[in-house]
Amino acid sequence: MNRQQRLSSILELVVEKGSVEVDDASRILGVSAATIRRDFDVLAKRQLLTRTHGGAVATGSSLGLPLTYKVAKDDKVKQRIAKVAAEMVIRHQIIGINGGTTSTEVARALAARTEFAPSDSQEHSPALTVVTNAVNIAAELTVRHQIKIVVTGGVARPQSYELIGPFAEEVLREVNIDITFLGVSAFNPIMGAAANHEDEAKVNRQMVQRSKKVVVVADSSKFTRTAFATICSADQIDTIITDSGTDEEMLKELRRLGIEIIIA
Amino acid sequence: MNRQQRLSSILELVVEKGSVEVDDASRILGVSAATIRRDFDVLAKRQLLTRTHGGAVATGSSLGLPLTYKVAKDDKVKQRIAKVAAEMVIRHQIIGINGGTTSTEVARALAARTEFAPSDSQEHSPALTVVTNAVNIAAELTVRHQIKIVVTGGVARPQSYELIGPFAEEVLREVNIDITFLGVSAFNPIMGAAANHEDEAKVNRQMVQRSKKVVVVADSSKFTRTAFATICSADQIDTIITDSGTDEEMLKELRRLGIEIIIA
DNA sequence: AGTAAAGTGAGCATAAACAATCATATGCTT
DNA sequence: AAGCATATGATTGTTTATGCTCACTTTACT
Repeated sequence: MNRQQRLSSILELVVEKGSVEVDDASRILGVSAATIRRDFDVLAKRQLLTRTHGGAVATGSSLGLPLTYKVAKDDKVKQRIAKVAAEMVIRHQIIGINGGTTSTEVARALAARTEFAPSDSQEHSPALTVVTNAVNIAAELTVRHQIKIVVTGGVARPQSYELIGPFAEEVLREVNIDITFLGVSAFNPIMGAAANHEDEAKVNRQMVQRSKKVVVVADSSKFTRTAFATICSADQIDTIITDSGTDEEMLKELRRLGIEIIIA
Repeated sequence: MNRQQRLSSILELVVEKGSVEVDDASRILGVSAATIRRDFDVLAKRQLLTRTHGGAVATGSSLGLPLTYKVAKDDKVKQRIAKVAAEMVIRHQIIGINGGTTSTEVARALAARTEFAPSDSQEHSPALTVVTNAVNIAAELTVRHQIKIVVTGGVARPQSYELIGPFAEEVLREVNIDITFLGVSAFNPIMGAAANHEDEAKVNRQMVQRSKKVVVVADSSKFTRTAFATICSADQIDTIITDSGTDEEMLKELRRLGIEIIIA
């Protein structure tokens, strides 16, 4: 385990439990207390946590962690959410998908729907049309002949692979979507859906507006986070697909707003 | 195992496991630690991973990286052509690149131009802007922070990863390009440049029209082929970069048309 | 407040990793 | 085939990461 990994692990601990003791971290990570202190200092300097005597506590900014620190696990949860999402889709619909890890899983789950595969009888119209502003999704789905991929134009954001800016907005003005699967950085009843970057939020908002039905795909961690830029308010969302880890009060509140909740 | 393959393998390792130690990589790939360090440095400079002491960790962006980075079979000829093409580019230019294997090599060669890599002093304007209608190129270049990627919208063609149709044309109407590197299916003095599909040809044609200078990148086989749809006539081409296998008569003819010929 | 216990930072030692350099090998061009 | 450029591996002195000790500070409890 090298230093970077250790820093990530410490952040995970801190985010998960709210605070961590030097001794505990030392034991869990198998390094001396001195090292843990130095690690804490580094993270404190980056304002990712705050030092206390004997340990460290989470800061506000450690909630919306930069991707560098996010570990790519948790795939199981996202995949289950994605599978449920993909099952909502029926033949010949127009599907909108934005960027992000959860959305990417939805795209993969869609591609895996075998009943959309090209049949023996040459069918000319595609089984599915996917509109997306994520270049990684576009690149992955392009090889599936049964799906027509429409890519919004725009400038690519390295952090999320999403296309943003006026070109994306222009294209979106000209399409009509049946269902949009919206991946978000944060969601709650008051703030609605939010993304990490204002330009991303703007494009996502437009996708929502062009869509008959909007389905938010979000694992339970998204409901305790906050993110900088609002995509849209909660009442514009029809359905949320999430996992069982979400707080019951939160779900009640969301249902009161008329949002259908599906636990994947 | 040559260097390119080794770099790809390292990326695979790092993407899969999140991080890799110098020693492990050295053992796995059967080269010395010094070589692994040099490889890490190269990849770090391209921001495909982050160096640590003792190893390297995945960057945020490499987590979602569809392993398209996996090198397409070593096409030495195309790589040489691409390298020459990339050397024509100077800082802050707007570059157009269409789809196809040769074009993809040009994009990679551009990304490899280390002098465009981000310097210590944070520079805010990108070193380069690349306009492309190829989703594979967009996905590959998106992680390189020193390059601004503008993607035309459109419908993706599975065969070539190119975006076509009215959305692509709309976006292209609104950009101005300094140099377009045009990959073609066929080229000759009478027919000009040609592609395999009429919609592709149309988008490529528009890219040519929006560009101050047009450089065709084509190995010698392209000069003996024919292709269905014309992109543009030969006199709209400023420069051709090709290999030494091209017929002398053909080259003479092209020079007579005022086209600069570069043998890579 | 006084005292004990725990936590802390500084300095130091050690081992690992590193950058720089050079020599050799490999491969590509002419 | 010769010559040039590049890639690789070994060597060496330097840097970094870590753990340990020790003098000092903060916290907690009487």
